[in-house]
Amino acid sequence: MTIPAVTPTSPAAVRPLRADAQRNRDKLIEVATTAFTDLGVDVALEEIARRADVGIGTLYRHFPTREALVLAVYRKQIEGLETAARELPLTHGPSDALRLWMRGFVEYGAVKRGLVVLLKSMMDTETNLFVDARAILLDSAGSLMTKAAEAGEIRPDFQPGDVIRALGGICMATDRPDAGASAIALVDLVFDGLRYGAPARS
Amino acid sequence: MTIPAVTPTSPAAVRPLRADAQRNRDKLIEVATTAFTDLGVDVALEEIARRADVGIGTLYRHFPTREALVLAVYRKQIEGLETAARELPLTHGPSDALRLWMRGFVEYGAVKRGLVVLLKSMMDTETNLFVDARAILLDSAGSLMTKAAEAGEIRPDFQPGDVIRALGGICMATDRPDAGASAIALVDLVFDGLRYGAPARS
DNA sequence: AACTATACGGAGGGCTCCTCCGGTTATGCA
DNA sequence: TGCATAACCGGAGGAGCCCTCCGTATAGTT
Repeated sequence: MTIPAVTPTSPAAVRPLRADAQRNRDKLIEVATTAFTDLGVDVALEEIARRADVGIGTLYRHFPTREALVLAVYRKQIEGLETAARELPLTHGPSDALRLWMRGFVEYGAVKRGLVVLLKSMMDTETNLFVDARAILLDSAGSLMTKAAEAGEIRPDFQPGDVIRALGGICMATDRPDAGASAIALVDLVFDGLRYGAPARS
Repeated sequence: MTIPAVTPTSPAAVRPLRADAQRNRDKLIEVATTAFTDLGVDVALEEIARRADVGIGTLYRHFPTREALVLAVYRKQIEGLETAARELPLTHGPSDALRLWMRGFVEYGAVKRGLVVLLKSMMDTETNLFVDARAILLDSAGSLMTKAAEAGEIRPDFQPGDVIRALGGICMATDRPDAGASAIALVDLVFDGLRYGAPARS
């Protein structure tokens, strides 16, 4: 009782997960992503397991709680946005790259919203995930905006934070599943503002 | 099939609800109010029925859906705030009246938050309830603020909309059930800002 | 090929949702 | 006051979801 047992996490650090386990895990995240955006974060977890051709037990082993699953999906999407910010400029002009990235941002809105709702009750656990996420998003948006601004394609007096905030707002405001088109329109609106807006004045 | 039956709502307009029915309805709303704030909007409806000493069937007859119940509670609370805005100035000085009213506002935050979550999916039904609610709240806050300002107890350059927004923000930010004290502290903070803030400058 | 740590699947208990209908009560009328 | 009946009550019950537990199957190792 006096000496707490040493956590046995040292030996093999973290064993690399068996092949089938990894496969199932990936499939679950993939299926969950579309399920969350299509059906909302309230989908029955059994439905997700069913769609992934996996037993419910498997789902619960990988993600002991619904939050764990949502969190995993969220992480994946942040990663996706990060790599998109790196790769889009390779195949598109600076402003197109930015526009496409912004659209990608709102596409994961449903998950983000769901998370916010879920986190009303956990609030202080995993909170640094959000700090990290914000930093990543700011960097991503920043690099794209710098490129586009240097090319003279957008105005230079806007901060990444402004864009992120605007996109976040669109995500929050665009709630009904059928409002995807409206979200895209809003993104383009913001983008055009970025592009043609007057340089000075509020 | 061609001629739709006339909706028989005309004769007695809307019969005034039998005595016991009215009683149960009131009790349900009352119990639901505390249950929502104490246990969250996810409480089992059967729990609410139990606490109200009422069969589950009765609950469902009065409120066919969870939203209906939440909505009813919300309405009741808006009404309460409205009458409070009328009556508090009769027994308190202008600024005390305002402060008390502001505290009352955040107390129904839990329900409001729950509503927002629920309404993510209904969004356009009952939407004018919110418009009305906002108008009522603005009026209520406005009348109190005018009084307090005329008495020289608070600065006059603040709009009711600002206060409502601030209070709403406190509601949203104060989520965990144990954070009630912190919410009150925040309200007082806002109030003091209202009271002693410098008149000009951002 | 044999062995074992890992992972899989799904049955099952518990809980909540919501409906449905036989029994009960309040209210209007004689 | 007493009766008829419309209005209301209550809770049993089917269905779905959550989550756990454990016997079975499989990947990786020697």
